[in-house]
Amino acid sequence: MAAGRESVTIADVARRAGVSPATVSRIMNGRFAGEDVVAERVRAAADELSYAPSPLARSLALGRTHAIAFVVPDLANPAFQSVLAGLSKTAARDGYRVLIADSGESPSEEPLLATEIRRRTDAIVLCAPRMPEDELAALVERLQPLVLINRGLPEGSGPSGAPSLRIDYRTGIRALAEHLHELGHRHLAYVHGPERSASNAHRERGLDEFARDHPDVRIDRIPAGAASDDGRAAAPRVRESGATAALAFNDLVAIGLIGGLREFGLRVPDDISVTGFDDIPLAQYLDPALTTASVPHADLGVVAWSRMHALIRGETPGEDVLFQPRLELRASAAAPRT
Amino acid sequence: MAAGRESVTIADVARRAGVSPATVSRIMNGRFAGEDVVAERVRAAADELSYAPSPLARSLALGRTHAIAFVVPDLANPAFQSVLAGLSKTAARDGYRVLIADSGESPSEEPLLATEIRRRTDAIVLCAPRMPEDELAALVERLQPLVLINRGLPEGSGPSGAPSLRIDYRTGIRALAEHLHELGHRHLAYVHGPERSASNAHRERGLDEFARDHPDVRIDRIPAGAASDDGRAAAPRVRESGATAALAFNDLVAIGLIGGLREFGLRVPDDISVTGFDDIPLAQYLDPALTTASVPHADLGVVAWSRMHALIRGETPGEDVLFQPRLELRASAAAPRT
DNA sequence: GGCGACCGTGAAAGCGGTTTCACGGGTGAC
DNA sequence: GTCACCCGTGAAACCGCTTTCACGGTCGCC
Repeated sequence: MAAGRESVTIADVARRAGVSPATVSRIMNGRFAGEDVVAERVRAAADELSYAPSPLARSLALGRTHAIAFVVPDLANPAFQSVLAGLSKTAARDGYRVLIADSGESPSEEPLLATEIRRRTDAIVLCAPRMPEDELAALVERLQPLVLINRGLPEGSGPSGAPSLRIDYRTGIRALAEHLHELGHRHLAYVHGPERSASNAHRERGLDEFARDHPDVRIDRIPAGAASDDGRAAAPRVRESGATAALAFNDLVAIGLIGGLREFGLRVPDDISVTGFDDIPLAQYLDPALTTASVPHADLGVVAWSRMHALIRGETPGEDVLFQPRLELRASAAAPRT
Repeated sequence: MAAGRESVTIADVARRAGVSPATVSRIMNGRFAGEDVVAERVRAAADELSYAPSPLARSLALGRTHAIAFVVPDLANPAFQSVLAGLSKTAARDGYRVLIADSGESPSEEPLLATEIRRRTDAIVLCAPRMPEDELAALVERLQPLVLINRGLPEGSGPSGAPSLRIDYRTGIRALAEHLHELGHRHLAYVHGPERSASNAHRERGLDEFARDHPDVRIDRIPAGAASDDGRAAAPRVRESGATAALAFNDLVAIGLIGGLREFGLRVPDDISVTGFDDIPLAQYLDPALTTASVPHADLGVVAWSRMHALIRGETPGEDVLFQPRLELRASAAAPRT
């Protein structure tokens, strides 16, 4: 009744139905042009043996795996989790699965990691904020089809470049800074992300623009990272800076920072305002609710798949997208004490 | 210099090094017993061609993929994301990747989904709270090696059963109820999870025990689900019930519920206390900070991999674990108004 | 010096599918 | 009645790697 320990192969089905493996293959794949009787017989045989083709063997023969790779710097970050959820759900709808790789602990091995995982899949969604531009360009060259998240390629990288989905961190953080300025803050602290992070660089640029427009404002830059622990660790320096408001690299950092400040007896926003970035799912429920720039991460995943799917089918993918964050003004940023 | 469009195969390396593919294979896999000169020559050839073995072909020949499957009901739930993060990181350390499947929208197809994805991998971590027991048993039989999350098998399912890692929801929710009782609440509402969810059943059992010990307490059961929207939707009924405290199925539901109650002008915990379950990463930062039962989800993922790894190597996995939640008493639960 | 054991290596047979190609039989046209 | 064509089918090659098995050569031992 049930299949034995050894899995049942196409040859078993063929034998039972009295046809060749080739015919079985054709029938299973809809490329069959013969009599219906035969097809029925084969299907019956397959059912009786509860046959299912080996995805591995198919992949090898076909040259496609129906799987895509997703490389992220930190899977523990809710922002990436949302992207993943969106990506995975939509890809599944088209019969594709997602193989994940967290490059977190070894940025230097990211190219190897990506290369390795790419070979197991048909395509790759790459999220590598800290990768040097030249390495990135090399990967884009070698690993296609490829979709970039939050990274662009230098101008003139040719038409063969990868679709790129980015978030306008520059404009987003600038808007946050403007908001703080309007609230009356004149001394800000930027608790920045990982060194060499491209998305951090974009934020810095946004702040530079803001600074140019507002010479009266002082901005201190305080090193941190991308996780909440980094934010917490930065609390002392933020406090020492004397800033009345802190722009955190992202929501996680903001949360850690708020926690850290609280340990000094500082209250947000009474004593100091704090803003985040991302609008992770729980940001609105935090204490205090976090003022942040909202990014539709799940949509990012969905669009990533749509681009990917087009690429895989050899169609031209849609245009690059620069997602515009939406300001979410909540309780964590308020007017400075007078 | 660079490889051509077509990928370089083991045969190319063999030809260049003047040996047979068999020898190349042996050298690449450390099964080589010949002269060092030959090995060096082969390695050099491989480098020059920048050869990397096809994982697909290896998998087919070897019968193992170095990938494991992870099936979850909802990837958007931070609790599962934490499990995934723990699982993925530790598995990666041993050279294994994780292929994910979100069964969310179609619980009825879960067995098919699991079967399909299992065939692409060496093993499967299954998290299927809503799967009927008989289907689950059938899967455990067919899909080994397999590790179960939050599901057990009936007694006497034999020594060949799968390792099972569970959370003691029963004790956890009972402790939460006791806590509310001590605070003075005598009318509780349980905002329950998905019908047929095994982990919900465990919670119900815990509450039954609690009810037996405290005949003076009334517990209303209010249907909801597992996501925050479900919690929000349950708010009216919770309010109508007149309960002074609500035990939510999990943190997500609790968060939604708190939001929903707030829309009615009810304040937590002043007007009504609310508890969650899971202690998702941000629970402590919420407004109000959520009283909940803390579950080490990332550890769950880590242990899942350790069991899995043992299983894959044919060793006997460690014992089943029943993780004990730790009560996190925070602001969302307080004494009822007198 | 001859025989057996041993060792490094390659040819070839898988792994389980897909696909090309050729073959044989049936049909339609002249 | 013959010839050409078409169509359904199977044999075999192939995807790229691993591994068994056999072969030829060395070495050791009596």
